[in-house]
Amino acid sequence: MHAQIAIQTEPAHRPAMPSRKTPYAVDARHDDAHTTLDQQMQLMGAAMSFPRNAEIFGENEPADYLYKVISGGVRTYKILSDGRRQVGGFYLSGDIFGLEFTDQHTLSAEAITDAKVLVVKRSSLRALSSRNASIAQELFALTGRELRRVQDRILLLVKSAQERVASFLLEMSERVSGSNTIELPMSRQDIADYLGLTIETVSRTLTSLETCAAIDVPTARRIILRNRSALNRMNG
Amino acid sequence: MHAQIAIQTEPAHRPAMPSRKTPYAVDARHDDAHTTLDQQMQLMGAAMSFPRNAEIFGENEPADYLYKVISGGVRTYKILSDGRRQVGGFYLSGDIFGLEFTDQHTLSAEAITDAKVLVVKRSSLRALSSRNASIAQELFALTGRELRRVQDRILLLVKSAQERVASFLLEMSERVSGSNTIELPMSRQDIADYLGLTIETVSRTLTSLETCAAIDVPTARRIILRNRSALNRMNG
DNA sequence: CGATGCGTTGATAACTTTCAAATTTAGTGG
DNA sequence: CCACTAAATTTGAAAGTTATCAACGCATCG
Repeated sequence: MHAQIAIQTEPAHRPAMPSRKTPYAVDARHDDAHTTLDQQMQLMGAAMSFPRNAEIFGENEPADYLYKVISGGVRTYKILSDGRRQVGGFYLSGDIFGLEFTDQHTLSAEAITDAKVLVVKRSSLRALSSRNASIAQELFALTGRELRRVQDRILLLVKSAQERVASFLLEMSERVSGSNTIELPMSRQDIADYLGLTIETVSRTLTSLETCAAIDVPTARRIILRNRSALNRMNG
Repeated sequence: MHAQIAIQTEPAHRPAMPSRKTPYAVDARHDDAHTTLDQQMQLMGAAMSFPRNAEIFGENEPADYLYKVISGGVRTYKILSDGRRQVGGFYLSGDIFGLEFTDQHTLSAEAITDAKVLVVKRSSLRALSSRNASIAQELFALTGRELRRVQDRILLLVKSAQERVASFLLEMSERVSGSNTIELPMSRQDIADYLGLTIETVSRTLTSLETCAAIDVPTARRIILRNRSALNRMNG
């Protein structure tokens, strides 16, 4: 589909990248014992830009890197044998993706909007975590959180379309805004493939939630939560 | 439902437990640097017996232990707010369960048959893995495998009833037998709650698979795979 | 302005659940 | 060991939910 890739790599050796979160980075590189995984990734990684729909990595490619979203959004997905696409997850600013436990990626990843991504060699992280227990601990915790996230999604996938959409909106509300207005970075098709529904069902469900005054949908990509407790009740 | 618990604890300090897999255990306790997680668990753990349907741990209880199935089967599950039960997974002989990344269990666990379970204090494992990198590595890999298992289940849950049941049978075939005859340790209700279906749908699907000569169901708990490639095709 | 992509809406079909009942299996006590 | 009761499984009919197919509206972009 959108196989075209456009990558601009910034210099990889401690680049003067747009580092928003590393006030201690300079100190840290002299003694990495007390830095966070986050800081280390900024030091070791290279920032890359991907246009909307560009592939970041493909299923079955070697999994040599770990990724962190700097800005924009990313989806991971898998194409099933019947041609359907299952979205594994959405990753937004600050999220880490590409965690794998095999040499090959089991999912593909694409930018859902123009995105900047920090790319870190897995081997560097392995080396670092072997001499820094707290970094190893952070990586372990990260995996644990990912596991939890996936388990929660299983609970979601056995529910009705309305429950799935309601859960999705509440999840996105937490992740992309503190407020009740959600600016969705992804298309209806992305949402449908994430929730295991069709775009028609997603669309109809949103309309019905709007009809029962739980939400407003002023434009397709903007959703306002009007009645969180109603959504929470649907959530189960 | 089956809240009754009956536990018989064997002596916890290096018990002469029915250790099938620790030929090197005696050597190992003098130098744990080259032992496996498996061996260490046998050394540090206590074997406990649970009758069918007994609770092993409950949701929201402190997660102080890690568990390994010695014999029999275990299910983890969660009761949803609408009363339905979602089975998180089945654990059979040799499988490790109870992996959590919070202080509290997020799932409950019950024996699906009379079961023997090796119980190991999480704090002991933490201590061990902090001084033994290869054990830490094993624990990490274990988590990774669990993550993969859960991700695969997401792919399963978006498919049709027939695909889910076919996948389930193939999975069980790999896990409980090398042959084509599967002796299911769990009930139809367990299967239904695992696959996100009703028992009626599971039953009907099995009947239809039998009708189309993909399987035989001589008794409810015994299933014979007659046509693996057909099942694999459904699998997607 | 027409093409194109995305989202919504409608009608119908397919699938799964629900409710009810029949049938088989398992467990218990005589 | 058999009979009986309870539990589990299967089957049937009807209802409910979601998918599919088709058409329409609405933006954006050349």
